[in-house]
Amino acid sequence: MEKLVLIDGNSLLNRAYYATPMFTSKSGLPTNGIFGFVKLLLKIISDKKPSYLAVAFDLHAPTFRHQMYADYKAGRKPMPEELVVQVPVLKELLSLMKIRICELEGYEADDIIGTLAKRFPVQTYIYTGDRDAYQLVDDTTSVCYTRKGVSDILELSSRNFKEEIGLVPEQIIDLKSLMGDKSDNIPGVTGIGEKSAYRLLEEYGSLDGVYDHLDEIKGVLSKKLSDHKQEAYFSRLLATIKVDSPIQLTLSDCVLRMPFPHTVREKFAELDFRSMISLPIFDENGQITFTEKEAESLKIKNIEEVFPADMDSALSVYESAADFVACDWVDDGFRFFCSDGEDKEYVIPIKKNLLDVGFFIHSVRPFFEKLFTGQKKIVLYNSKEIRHRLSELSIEFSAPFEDVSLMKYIAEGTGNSDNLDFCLNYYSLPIQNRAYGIYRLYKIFKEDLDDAEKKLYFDVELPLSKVLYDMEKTGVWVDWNILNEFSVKYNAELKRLTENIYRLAGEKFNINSPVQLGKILFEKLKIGEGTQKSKSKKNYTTTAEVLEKYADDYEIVRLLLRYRQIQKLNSTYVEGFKPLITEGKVHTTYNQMNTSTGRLSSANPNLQNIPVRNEEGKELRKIFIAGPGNILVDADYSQIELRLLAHFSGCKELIEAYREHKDIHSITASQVFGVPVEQVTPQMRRSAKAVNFGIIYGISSFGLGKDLGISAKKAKDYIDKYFETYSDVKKYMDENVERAKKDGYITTLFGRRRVINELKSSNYNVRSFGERAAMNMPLQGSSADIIKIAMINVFKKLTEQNLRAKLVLQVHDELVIDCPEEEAEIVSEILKTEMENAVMLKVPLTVEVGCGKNWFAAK
DNA sequence: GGCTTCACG
DNA sequence: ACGTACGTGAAGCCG
Repeated sequence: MEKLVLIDGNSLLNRAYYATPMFTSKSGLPTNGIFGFVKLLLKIISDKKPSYLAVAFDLHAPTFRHQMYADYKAGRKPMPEELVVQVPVLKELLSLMKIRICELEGYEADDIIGTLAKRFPVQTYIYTGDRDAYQLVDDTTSVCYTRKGVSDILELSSRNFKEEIGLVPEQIIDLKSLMGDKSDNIPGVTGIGEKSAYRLLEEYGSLDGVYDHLDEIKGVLSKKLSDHKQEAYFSRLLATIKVDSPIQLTLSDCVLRMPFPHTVREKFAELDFRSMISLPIFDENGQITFTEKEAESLKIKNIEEVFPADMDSALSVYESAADFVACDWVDDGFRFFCSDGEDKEYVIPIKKNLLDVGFFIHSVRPFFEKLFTGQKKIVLYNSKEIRHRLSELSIEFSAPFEDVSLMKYIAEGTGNSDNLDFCLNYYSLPIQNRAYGIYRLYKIFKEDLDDAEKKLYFDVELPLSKVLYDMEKTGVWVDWNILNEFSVKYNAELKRLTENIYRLAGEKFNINSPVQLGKILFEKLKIGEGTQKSKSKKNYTTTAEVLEKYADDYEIVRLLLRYRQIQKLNSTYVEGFKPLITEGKVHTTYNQMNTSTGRLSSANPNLQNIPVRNEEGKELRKIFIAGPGNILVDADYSQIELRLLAHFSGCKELIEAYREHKDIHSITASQVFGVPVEQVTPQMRRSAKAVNFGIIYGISSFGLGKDLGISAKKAKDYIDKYFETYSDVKKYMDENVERAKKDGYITTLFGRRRVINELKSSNYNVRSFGERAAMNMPLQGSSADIIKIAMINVFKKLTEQNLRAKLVLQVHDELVIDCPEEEAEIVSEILKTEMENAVMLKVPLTVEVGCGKNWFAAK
């Protein structure tokens, strides 16, 4: 029998959007919804092989049914902007596919679908994420409901409906009339939920049946039903899908033509759906057609899973492989795929019932410990993590390796850190064949690296991943006694502050709640004038910046500021740390691939934001100590980003100032304020320093003014004067923006790329953000490149010289080493030398080194 | 899970 | 006239 597929376009696009992580095409268009939709569409075609297919969309206009809807639609969350822009593109794509789009003014997609399903005498499958459609199931109509995003589809036909749902399709409308539907704002009968509704329908068959026998129903239930009879019947109206929409359409209008025209492939290319370009679903010299290849083609390749009988057989496979082997390690075991093209993925299970863990270790150890690997590389996805897991089994991963996740990070330049599952899904690779998937991704991303990026990948990111692994594994010693002292001290003060704040407020409330606090301060106590609402316009802003304005006049505000400070220190750095301490140490995780600029980030705990700017917070650094008999050596770059600015811009004044080791902020102050250096006041120097920072961030007069507490107009004067003096800097910044706009990306000293789609935005604010990012990236990113190189070189030196010193921390422009006291001198020397000479610039890079028993003393 | 606030470079 | 510095992560609240 011929098949017809009807798709609820709005519903499935919505599902696809939320089920697919956010991404955009190269041109900056969000495409995740379209991508998910097309994947699903192809799956549907492959599964059902329909002769006819149509996609219905809502087209709203005030008509009877929708006027009633209007109320609740208003309360519904609007489609996010990122999805709205995808709708026309999806429709365009469907047109190119010659797929019939059905829209009718004043009708929702489900009305059209209901009508078509009843109209055509063929086997019909309705795909939707809306349970309302259940009512359409009959002998020739099935509803395929997408559960959990879009991955899991529940197919309901007249055969299995009763079994799955417990009712007959006709009862669905009545079910909703009784229990309502919160997501669809169908009111139903207040107080009747799923349970009662089912029971009533089982007993009386229908809504009418229920009301016909109202006298038989007892007590509260009866009252609820009679009180809300109107709502029940109104709900029934709302829940009923129309099956008589006046849509002009015949079955022959819906013929599905496969393969697709080549224009579809071009559109895929434009949308950056690279995985779909290679699918044999396009009309190319008429040779490959979808119908011939069918489902198999969508899988790209069938990979056979092989469980080697013993380790020897696994090894022989491996030894016969070509130049590399891709592998992954998941819960079920160790999976590998050899590059010789045999379509087999080998699995060595780790589950205890299949193979003893000890034997597992014995088996896979040779892979990683280079015992027979020769020059064959092991290709992984996130090698640092696997290195840790191997280490837990006492396996030292010393074989040559590559890492697809790092390759992707460099190739994409977005700072998106996606897991393997996401990548496999994105490139339409079977999620189970993980090793094979890594092999394919390796091929894909390798193509994307240009020469500079290859160097960055091979010479920087790959070796760095091992350094970071070592730092994480080593960990930093913490002093429990000191930590507890802080804990006691902070908790005592918080208690005192809390009591006094309650007293001054005249009531108890949650001080940690900005909403409650705002009400107390600005409504009850009437502090300040007017209402300073936060961005979302819902709450009062209670930031320290705002509170400080009232600190002089109100004791409660002073106490609050103090409370906030101590609460922050205590919750984040004292209490927050405690659960992360194991055997006297904390082991942070450095994320190597989730910043757009190339910086690292640190988490669990974040050791890159330990207080230092104010004296009291700084004391917390006494918690971080050197190991027994050791000392911490701390080294940080002096003004590395400003030096990079001097280098890149070629600005003579800046270069000269740095070459002569002058105080750059005083020089800037002198030039901007037009006074001799000797006459620069601390005030002027402070302003100049803020200007210099502003330049690095892609300056705006508003931002600078805010930072300095002066008017934007005055700030603009500073900026103008600065650019007048340092015209090369101005020129350099303009060139950055211009180039970024032309190329769509901007690069660092070592060719690290950052894609900046915001520059294409028609929104001024978004575009301005892109411009500032374009100005900042070469400075922040190059600085990141440089310290990464320094880390690799320092690590190498320490290893070569058999020192026991260990790198333990990186804080963007700062490195900390934990070493025996007797190594302190040589380690200081190594740090200084390797950091200062990581790269040659037109200006010297200088590094300041300090030592101490704890981080506070070392800095 | 999003928002607010605040810690760092 | 608009709303803004660049890059992160964590805690706590709230719906």
